[in-house]
Amino acid sequence: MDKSTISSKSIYRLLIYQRCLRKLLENEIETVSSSALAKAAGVNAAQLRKDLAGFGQLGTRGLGYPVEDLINTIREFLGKSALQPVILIGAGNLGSALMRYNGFQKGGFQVVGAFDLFPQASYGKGHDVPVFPMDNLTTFIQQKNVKLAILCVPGEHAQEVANTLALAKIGGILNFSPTVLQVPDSITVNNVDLALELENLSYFVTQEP
Amino acid sequence: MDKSTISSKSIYRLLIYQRCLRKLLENEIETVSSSALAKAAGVNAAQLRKDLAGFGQLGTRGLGYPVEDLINTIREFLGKSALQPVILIGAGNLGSALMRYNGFQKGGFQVVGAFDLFPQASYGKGHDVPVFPMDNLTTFIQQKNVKLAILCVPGEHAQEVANTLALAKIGGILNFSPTVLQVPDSITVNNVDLALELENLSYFVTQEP
DNA sequence: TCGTGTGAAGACGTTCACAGCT
DNA sequence: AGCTGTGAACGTCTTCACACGA
Repeated sequence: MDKSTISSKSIYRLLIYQRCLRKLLENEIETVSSSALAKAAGVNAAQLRKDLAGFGQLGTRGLGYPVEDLINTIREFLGKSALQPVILIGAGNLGSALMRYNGFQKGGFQVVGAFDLFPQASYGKGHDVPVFPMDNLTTFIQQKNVKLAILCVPGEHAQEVANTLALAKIGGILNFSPTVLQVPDSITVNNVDLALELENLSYFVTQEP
Repeated sequence: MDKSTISSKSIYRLLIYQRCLRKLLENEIETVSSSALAKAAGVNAAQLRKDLAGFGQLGTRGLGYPVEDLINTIREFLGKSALQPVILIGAGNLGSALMRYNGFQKGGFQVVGAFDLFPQASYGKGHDVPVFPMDNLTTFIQQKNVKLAILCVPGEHAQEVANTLALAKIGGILNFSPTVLQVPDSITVNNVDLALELENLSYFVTQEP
């Protein structure tokens, strides 16, 4: 499949298919139709087939897709390699919770270090991630060759930290701060704005009478 | 503006504009051009003007938009009403952190109650939200007329809880569980999948040589 | 001249519908 | 009969480009 022209949305869906397929595998189901998998993933069946189209002929007409093969094909495409190191900046409420969150580990990521203005405050919060002062940030990134950073600092400090990350040549930022970051094009930013999500949801719910 | 045909994406952007505008107001800036605001919000200037088009003639050619008026117009459109009650299900790591998260309060929401299989385990975690056993869920929703729920239970229990919420006629679910929920059309679901976000980010970062 | 408002064009994503294989 | 693979239609979102007002 052509890796350069694929959209972010397709990647999201492929990741979701992976999850659904793994559940099927656990239940020892060997083949699945596009319509069944699409329903589980919450998408249209034609779209699922389109997403899978680039992988070549891997479904059987009249039957469906072989679950295990499909998992492997997608994993290979996504390049799910070895354990990937991640750092986290801002060891407050949310940051500490994310350090304990095991969903990242399942996905092949490990939080190898955290950074905070007041590192001491974060100890004893039930995680085993070392917390360093902010001064060490740049050196750490460069020495450990870290590509991804999770940003959980208050909105008013987010841009400042992002600048530091940019100088240290980070590859991507998962930004939980309620701030639109201005970064060079070489850095990919994924925004997860919790308040915004709730407000957006609220808009569509309150519309009803 | 026509409230029925507006897309979720536009709402997200309007909420972001709000934030940027408020910062401008704090700095006592009275007018802003579409290009300046668009840059701050990370969008195209033409798109911003399109988003605002439905509100009627509120910009001045050659000058820009009056900051304060624009804030009020958008707020009125979004119907940012009184404090809105929200419940949270799953008082684990993430759930507890969200209870302490003050971004929700800033957005006009209040977590009025939390629910967990083991309510005792959540006390003393630095929040002041009452935690109830799951049995009380339905009654609570109906008696307090709660419209929004934040779902933070492990993936394997998410669908089960969603079913309960559906029966209790919840309006919307902010779903942090790594599960695709199957719910009736009357319920709006907003998925925030932390692991997925990081995996997606990772894909686009690892592409580079 | 600067910046809004907007028609038109373009890019993108989704869904339909059906030929063709098992 | 059931299901994949896919061209074509459709719909949505984004960007361009420019007329017009301040």
